[in-house]
Amino acid sequence: MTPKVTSQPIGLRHPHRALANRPHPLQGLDHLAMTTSYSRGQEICGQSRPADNWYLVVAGSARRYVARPDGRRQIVDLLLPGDFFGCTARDEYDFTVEAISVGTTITSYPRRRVEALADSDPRLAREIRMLVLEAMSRLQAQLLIVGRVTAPEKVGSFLLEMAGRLSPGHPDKVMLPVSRYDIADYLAVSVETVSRSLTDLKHRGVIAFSGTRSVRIVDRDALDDREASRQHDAPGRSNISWRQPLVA
Amino acid sequence: MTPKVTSQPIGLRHPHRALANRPHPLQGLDHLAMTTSYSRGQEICGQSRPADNWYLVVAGSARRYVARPDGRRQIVDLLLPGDFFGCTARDEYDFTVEAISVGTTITSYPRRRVEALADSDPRLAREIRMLVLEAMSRLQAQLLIVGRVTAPEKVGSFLLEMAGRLSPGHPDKVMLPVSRYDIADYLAVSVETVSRSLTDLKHRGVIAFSGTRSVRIVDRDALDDREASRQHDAPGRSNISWRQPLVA
DNA sequence: GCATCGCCTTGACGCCCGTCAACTTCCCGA
DNA sequence: TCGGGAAGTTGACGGGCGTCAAGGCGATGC
Repeated sequence: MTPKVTSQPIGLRHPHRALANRPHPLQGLDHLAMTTSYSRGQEICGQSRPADNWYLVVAGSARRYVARPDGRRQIVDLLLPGDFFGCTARDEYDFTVEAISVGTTITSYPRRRVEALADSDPRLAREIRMLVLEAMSRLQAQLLIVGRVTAPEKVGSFLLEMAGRLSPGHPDKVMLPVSRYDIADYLAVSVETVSRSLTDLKHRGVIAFSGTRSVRIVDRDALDDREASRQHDAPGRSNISWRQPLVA
Repeated sequence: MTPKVTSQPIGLRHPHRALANRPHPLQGLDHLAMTTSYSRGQEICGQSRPADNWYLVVAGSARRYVARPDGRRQIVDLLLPGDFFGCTARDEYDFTVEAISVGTTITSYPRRRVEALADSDPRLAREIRMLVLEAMSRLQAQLLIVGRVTAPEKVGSFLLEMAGRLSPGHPDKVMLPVSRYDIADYLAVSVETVSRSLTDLKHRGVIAFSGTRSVRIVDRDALDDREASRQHDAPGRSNISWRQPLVA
């Protein structure tokens, strides 16, 4: 029931890939917060459990997913330092969150007390709203990635997304925090397809590897928005112009 | 530039499929709000335009989508009465919203003034947060639908989603507010596949039609969470149990 | 050192779905 | 009433991806 976490007091030494230089969100809530370190694969909060806490990733990475009845899982968010999760309209979580990296560090905030505090502190309420909006922005970005046509396109835009989120300074070098399996469940494709797409992109000189998880983006334009697999034919049905009723 | 809208004062006669009996959100903001009626296909707010307003659907329906550079469009939200949209972390919309039905009625709220008001009214701030969380919940539901494996599964879970949102009272009768093309762009599949999936479900006795857009759900379980296409074999790789590192 | 167990890759095969095309139906206005 | 265009359906065909299978890496532990 209660997860065996290495609970530890507030003072946190960000081990690696921590919040870096950006300002720590929810700064004023340290007296309510509890920061915990999780081991690889450990559950942080679970589907259909009371949604009593909000969470903020401090270091490491985590996956938010829902388990389907057929045994599949769909990852609905990849959580990196600074990312907020656990805030839901319902009173039960409709997802599970697990740590990915070893030493993933996450701060939890008791929902009721933070909500009460937000009712008297508009600045806090606004900050929470911003954090939720960022989570929504991540979700929409993922939907746009999953909604792509071919698998190499999905993988390519996934790499761009990760590059933008992980290292905004050096946007052409990505150290993937997740396995191929996680990528597959994030993109809703099979592991083999992820692997094949990556080697395909490598052979075409679009990306380069130094180790299985260290990717360098060589040809950013080829990964960019239009097709990442076919040569420059196949215009794709422009079903948008004529579909517009062109209302007066 | 400025859309030719049939602007009209506050007093709104909800023509059809209006907010019905549930309490009108953002009740206290009527003095700031402006309610407008849009015609079919008319743009309500546009991608890369300043995000100066928040919106609430009063009646009718609308599609929120992003246009891809290759001409495709990905619908990222279907908006029904009571749904909130336009609230973003950025200062520009990263999507377009168009009315679908004729006489779609939408209330707009000036962002700056509502934000300022929320800074002095915690109840309003909480209500806005709830509306944003509901929008996020819709987005996650869509991601789970799009992330499904086969096309009939996508179409089936789409029907269930629409049934749940449109008529919570009579959950087996759906009057689809959108065209097949909209469904296709919502599910990220082709129109032909949507059509084929629907006739497939019809022939298998899972759904029944009375008109192209009026669907009756006959066998709810067949549409429900597990596979909606194959017979009851094909367990699907249960890649979740063994993938768990089973941490100590 | 060696065994073991995840993680990752590659190959073969079959089927689902995207594409192109043609046709029907429906709706709305002239 | 009729005409035209959008919406919807159906068929044929080919390619991409899921599935099954086998094998290679790399880390961790005895």
